[in-house]
Amino acid sequence: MQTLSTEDYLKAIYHVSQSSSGAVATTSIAKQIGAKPSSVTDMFKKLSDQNLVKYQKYQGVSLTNEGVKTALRIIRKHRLWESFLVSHLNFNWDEVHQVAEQLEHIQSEKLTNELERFLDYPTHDPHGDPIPNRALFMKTYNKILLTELPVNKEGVCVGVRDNSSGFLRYLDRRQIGIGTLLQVLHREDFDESLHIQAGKSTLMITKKTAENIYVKP
Amino acid sequence: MQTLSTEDYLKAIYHVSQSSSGAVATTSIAKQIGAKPSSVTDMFKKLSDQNLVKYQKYQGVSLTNEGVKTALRIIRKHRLWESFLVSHLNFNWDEVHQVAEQLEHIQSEKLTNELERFLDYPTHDPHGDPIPNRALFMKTYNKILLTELPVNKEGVCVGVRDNSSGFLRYLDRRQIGIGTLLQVLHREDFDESLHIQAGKSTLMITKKTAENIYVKP
DNA sequence: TTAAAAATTTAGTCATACCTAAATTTTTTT
DNA sequence: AAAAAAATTTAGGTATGACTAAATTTTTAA
Ligand SMILES: [Mn+2]
Ligand SMILES: [Mn+2]
Ligand SMILES: [Mn+2]
Ligand SMILES: [Mn+2]
Repeated sequence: MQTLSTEDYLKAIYHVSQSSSGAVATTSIAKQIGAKPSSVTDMFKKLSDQNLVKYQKYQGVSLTNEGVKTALRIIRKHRLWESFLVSHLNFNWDEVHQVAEQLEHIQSEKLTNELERFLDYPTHDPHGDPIPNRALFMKTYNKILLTELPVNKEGVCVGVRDNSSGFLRYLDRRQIGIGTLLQVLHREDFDESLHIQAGKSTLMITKKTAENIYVKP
Repeated sequence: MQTLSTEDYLKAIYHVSQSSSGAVATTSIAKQIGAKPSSVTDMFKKLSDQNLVKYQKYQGVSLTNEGVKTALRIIRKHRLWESFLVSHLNFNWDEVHQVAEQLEHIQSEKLTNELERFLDYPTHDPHGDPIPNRALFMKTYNKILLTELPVNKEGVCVGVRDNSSGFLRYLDRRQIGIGTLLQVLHREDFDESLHIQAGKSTLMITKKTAENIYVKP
């Protein structure tokens, strides 16, 4: 049985390892967790003792099979709770993260599975991220960044790369959300900004915004 | 902001102080929490430093106003979560305690208040215990033990004194639950057992059982 | 290919929340 | 009113999970 802290580390290692190749570096986890590198080293040793990561001094860590499973169990709970908060408790998608960060540590298989049933087996959370099922399997569809969508081709917004409250509220104001139909009308060479069609309105967004929005063509 | 541990202590102190008069003794909390008396003394000092209890060496503790409020906030969350687990997640009333013991520590006022709204402002939890409202006020009706119900007078089961899984499942088997109409048909002098009418069936229960059932006449 | 910079680990602390064993205080019994 | 028993506190210790400062290793740059 894991502590709250080891669970957060495993999750952080999983996330970092998804978005980069090779072993996960001490500093990257320190940034993610908000702790000093020396504290991360301590934890790497503990996780290694429990066979949840493979750790070589100065070379970073990689999750073992057991480590991946543990991480996915936490992610499953995190995303189910986020879904619940949005669908039944009037939370906006930018408010759920902090609370789900706590709820993901509640230990009760029955609770998790009943919550999943109550929500009718959702496949994606409010941010468009896939929810691992009971067997910890999640289907990911091939999504691309809005910057990579060819001009005039339509795509549906299926996710965001930046989950920060600031970005999510910005999208709210622009009326862009999961499911919004998007189309790049024009790509401005000068500053790489995009004129897009978002639902029924046309608007201009910067490159920085576009590269934080995932679409399915 | 409290830690998980201090919250459990405050709750324990509140519960013990409700069921006995005067200051709360070290040993009683040690039993409730499942820790050694020396650990309890340590915690009493910490709580006293935070002005959540009044503590006099060798004389036990009593909650301050702030301590009572903190305890009631935890109890409010505990009972709301228990209600949710039973009403929406197919938990039986004997299974909820252990999970609510964890959920009660989640920190989010919005979560608590939205959960309360979602459950339609319940006044009592699955065990018949009153749920403090947002202002931490709870209405308690005057209930008596089944042992004190006069023979042939009807009463409704409104609570239990023993919340253990064993007792609750025993009541399930006897088809006694919150809301069940009860009537004492005969009081056996010899062994103090009771013949009772419970809903549509008549059955015999021991004194020990009867003194763990609350009824409203 | 050495020197500088960056990353990482080690050594030594600290706070929380437990514990055991011993000392002290209070309560009960004789 | 002592003596014995029970309750409580103190002293000293452990594990977790964080920290700072210093040492070491790896990477990058001159
Ligand atoms: Mn977390
Ligand atoms: Mn999410
Ligand atoms: Mn608890
Ligand atoms: Mn209850």
